[in-house]
Amino acid sequence: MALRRDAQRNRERILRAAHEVFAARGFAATLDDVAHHAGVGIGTVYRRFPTKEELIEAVFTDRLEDLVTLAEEALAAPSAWEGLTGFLRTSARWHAADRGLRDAALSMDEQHFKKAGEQIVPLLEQIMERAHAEGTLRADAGFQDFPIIMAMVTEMAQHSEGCRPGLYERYLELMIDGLRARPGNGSLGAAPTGTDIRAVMRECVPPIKPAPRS
Amino acid sequence: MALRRDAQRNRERILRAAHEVFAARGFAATLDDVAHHAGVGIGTVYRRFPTKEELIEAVFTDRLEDLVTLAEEALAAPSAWEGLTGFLRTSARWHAADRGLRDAALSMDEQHFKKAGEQIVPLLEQIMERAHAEGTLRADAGFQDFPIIMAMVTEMAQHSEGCRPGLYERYLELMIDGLRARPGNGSLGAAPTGTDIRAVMRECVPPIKPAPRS
DNA sequence: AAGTAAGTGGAGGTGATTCCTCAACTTACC
DNA sequence: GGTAAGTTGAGGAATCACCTCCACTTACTT
Repeated sequence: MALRRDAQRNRERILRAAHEVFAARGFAATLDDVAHHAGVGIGTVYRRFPTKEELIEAVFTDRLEDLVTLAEEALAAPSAWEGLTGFLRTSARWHAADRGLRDAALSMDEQHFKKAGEQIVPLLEQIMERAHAEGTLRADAGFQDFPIIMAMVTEMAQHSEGCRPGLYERYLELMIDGLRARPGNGSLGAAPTGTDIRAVMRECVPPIKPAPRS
Repeated sequence: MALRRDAQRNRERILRAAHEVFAARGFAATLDDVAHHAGVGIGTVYRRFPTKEELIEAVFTDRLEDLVTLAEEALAAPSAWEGLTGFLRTSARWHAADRGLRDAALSMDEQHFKKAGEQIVPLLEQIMERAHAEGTLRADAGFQDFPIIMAMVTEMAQHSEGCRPGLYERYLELMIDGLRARPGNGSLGAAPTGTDIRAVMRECVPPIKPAPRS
């Protein structure tokens, strides 16, 4: 049965508030926060979204789609290098402005969000492959490095946006210059595996449920 | 008056245990942890070190001296570039192996540890200046970038040492290649100021006292 | 206009986690 | 053997997050 009109309106309020609160504090934000921000009772939030996961999923599924679209556009850029770096710059900007989106993007291997994850991985592979073929990307960088670089840059962004917005861009540019194919580069050694990446990503996002055993 | 022999022995046990526990969990470790690890009662720890700060200071002051020595050696390296990158690599290795040392190093502007901070800043300036003069370090990188790079790399190290030890080195090498002076580098824009750095560093370390107001 | 199912609010239960104290007990040393 | 120094760990106090429950309010139906 359809929701009553007031319930529908509250649902939308909650989603909007959740977006703002998660943008500011990431997955670490509490549902109490969301409720107050939305101007509704805590119970109302729990009635509509029985678990934090469900709320997060409702808020960020669409935003992850945007990331997928961004990756598709990167693949269509005039040059592979432009596509690659443009994707890095734009997604870093998005993640810096929305901590919840960052946490969601780093959780793409998790149950929720798995769909977006499966869409974006092949795109990243292609973006990297294209840049390798073009000869602009150093040969020993792989698409596995993508999420790690993003995690590092956006983690710094979280720590610095409050006191010096945009600072993270400086370090992204540094890493981008490090990614250029060039004689005289050092050697990066063995690339991490998919399993490594998944484990590291999980470490980089605050647990949604109360912290596990120590 | 001197400590009784058993008290002296316990004090040493506590320091040793604190080192291990802080190495594993950083400043976020609890004094209860330290006590259990040392095999003494919690009260004993508090009798000897009335606050967490005092214990941290007792454990890490010497280790920070080691960092200062490392910087001095870097300045004496055959080439400026070797000195600079060697310092980055070695200190990153130390920080990856000892999370408490990392937290201490990133707190060098704080009350405790201020002494080491005042010693190391001019050394870092000289290391960078020497590499600029040598022409191997890109002109738009400054010594202010030092702590940020270290914070980024060692934060990744904290997240990855558990599942893939040494992974952080890959990204340090990437940043080092990004630091090389080269035609075709992008532009980094304005360097952060000392005030910026201090604010960001504070954000990167878990608060020693219970978290402040929200 | 009245009935009723749907929706609401938020105090408070539950369970973690941390910091730190204190009073009864033990030990080193003279 | 006396006593000051040292030890212990249960537990007080504070904080924090998740989530439940039920007395109350509201939208919609007839």
